[in-house]
Parts: sequence; C-alpha cells; structure tokens
Amino acid sequence: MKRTNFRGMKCSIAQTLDLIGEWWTPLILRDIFYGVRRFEGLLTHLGISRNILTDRLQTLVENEILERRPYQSNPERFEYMLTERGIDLYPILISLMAWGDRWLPGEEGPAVELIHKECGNPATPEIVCAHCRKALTARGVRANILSEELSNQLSAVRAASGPKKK
Amino acid sequence: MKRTNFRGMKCSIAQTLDLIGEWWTPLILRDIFYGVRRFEGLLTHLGISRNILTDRLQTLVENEILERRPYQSNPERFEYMLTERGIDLYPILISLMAWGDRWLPGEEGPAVELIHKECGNPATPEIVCAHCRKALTARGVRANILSEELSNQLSAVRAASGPKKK
DNA sequence: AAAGTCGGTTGCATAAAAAGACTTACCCCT
DNA sequence: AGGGGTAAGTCTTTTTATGCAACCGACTTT
Repeated sequence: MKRTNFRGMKCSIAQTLDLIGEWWTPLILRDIFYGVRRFEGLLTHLGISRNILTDRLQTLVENEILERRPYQSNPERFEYMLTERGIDLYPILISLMAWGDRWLPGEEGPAVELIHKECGNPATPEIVCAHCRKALTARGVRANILSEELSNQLSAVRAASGPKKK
Repeated sequence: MKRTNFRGMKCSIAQTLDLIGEWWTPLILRDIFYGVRRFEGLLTHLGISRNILTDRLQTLVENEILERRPYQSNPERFEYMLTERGIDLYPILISLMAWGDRWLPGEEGPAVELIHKECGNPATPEIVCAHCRKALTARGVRANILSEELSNQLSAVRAASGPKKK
C-alpha cells in the first residue's frame, strides 16, 4: 500500500522527516551544500536515477527548501539553490556526519573535514543548550510533554506490562 | 529493482543514513528515547505495521544501535534498549526537532519541550564548534575535502557548465 | 550534418510497504 | 476445562516506490 506519510503527526521530528526523510533526499541536500547545483551534476555524482532525482527535487522545491532558478535561456537551464529554510537544515547533516565519523570509521578516516572559519580549527560539531552553552545529551535532558494527548498515549504505552487493569 | 544502499559510499552521512535512514526508523528511535521499549507499545503508538516494525528493529539490532533483551521468561518477552551508539544518535533527532519547531510551527506550537537538567531552562539546541564553542553554520564552515577521489568528482561536477574542455 | 549537452518524461520489471489474518506460547478467571 | 487476553512475531496479498533504460526537444559544438 501507499507509504504512510508523517504529515498528520503532531511531532516536529515526524513532520521534518516527511519533507526530507525520503531515500536519497539527504544526500541530494548534502551535494547541494557541496556546491553541486545542477541536474546532471547531481545525477552523475550521486548515481541516482533520473526519475527519482526529478521527483525529489520537485518535492524539495514545493516545500521551499530549494529554489529552482534558470541560469540561462535558449535553451532554458536550471539550478537548485538552498533557501533560508534549506540552509538551516545544515545541523541535521552535520549531526549525521559527526555520528558516522565517530561510529563508522573506515580505513581511510573521514573523507571530509570541516574547518571553522572563525577559529581556523577543524570543527567537531557539538550540540549545546543555547541558554547555558553546555553540552546537550540524551541523559542531560528531560522531555516535557506539553500535548496532553501525547502524554496520555506515552504513559499508556510505556507502562504496558502485565494484564490490563480495570 | 532493489533500492540502492549507501554502504559503499565513502561519506559518513551516506553510511549513517544507510543504518537509520529508512522510512520509520528515526521515529522508532524517537519513541525509544521517549521510553517506549516494547513491540506492542511501538506498534500502537506509531501506527506502523507489524512486519515493518519487525524488520526495522532487526536492522537496528544488527547494527548495534539497539539491544534486544528479555525482560521476562515464560513466555519470553523482549524489550529494545539503546546502546551507547544508539544514545549518541540523539543530536540527529534533536536537530530534526529543532528544524521542525522553527520552520513548521503548527497552530498549537511544539508538542514537546526539552528541559536542560543542568540549567533548568527550556533547551534550544545549537550546534557549536567544540573548539571555540561558537555557532557552527553552513556559511561559517569550509569543507576541506581530504579524499582526492571525492575532490576530483566534485570539481568536475561543480564546474559542469558550458561545453566540456579538452 | 552529425554528435553532444542538459533537463527532463515515459514505460517496464522488481523490491518494499501496508493491512490484516494467522501462530505460538503463555496467563488469568470461572 | 474452556474462553478471553497479552506479547511478539510470521505469512499472504495488494499497492507503491525504486531503478534502469530508452526517448525527447531545444539548443551547441565539431
């Protein structure tokens, strides 16, 4: 059947994934961050098939993550640029990269190194609390469930052990 | 045909996505972070179908992101716990959430608020350079391509405008 | 005039997702 | 002893999604 979409879910993670969680999409974005902006460029560098690339670019444009703009006429040719929303996806890609660099080290080490322009050093990304600027880890955070609905669902499902009580 | 896998790509983003980039997988992880650890719990909370859940949990266990461990015998029942590698995926989920909170605000606002235990404040996640602890943005970073192969590919494909030169 | 480039569209074969029925193995209640 | 429930899956069928390759149109280059 049709793949379930996550649009209706009241969860920012789900809704974000609905826009950029399809197969290939994050890699397309990665390449655009690298400066590959044209159809043929993405095609050859990614090794994706043409119809899928067409489809993914279209959804990204529809969702205003990319902007499709002509760079010449006669014949008309287009390139895909990141919008402000798109540029703001960078932390997601960086986090994916950081995890891979840490937990999936190949023989040759990482293929890409990020240099932080401001300080000149190789940048190891770290997530911090914007307020106190200290590390933000799974263990150091308490999730405060604001939606009553979600809260009820979770407590029902978290406690699900043993027979149902009356 | 079979979906292309990203395992062979020399890119940490691609390899990480190969493990956790399938449809549903990040949401499964989200729920496990919320404390939903059992098959039936995930099933009812996510609304995923049983066969897909089985498949995804298996790949996550194979890749040592989750650990499947019995919590009772007679009959044997299992729960899925995050390993150290799994817990370290948290920044990825947080970045997804932060983007959604920022760019896809629903009528009711975010459903979940993160409280940073250390400082007691609602935690807005921010990515910083571990070295100088200042913000790490797409524009503030220079990607240093270490792999010669990748570097050649990119320059070929980035410059792809106009006719090929001899 | 022939060949190449770019940005697609179309058609076909196969793999993956969804829904739901079924299975195994136990527990509780009467 | 029989009926109902729980938990964690497996199996089958139907519908999509993905991949591959061929094709197209409007140009440019050789």
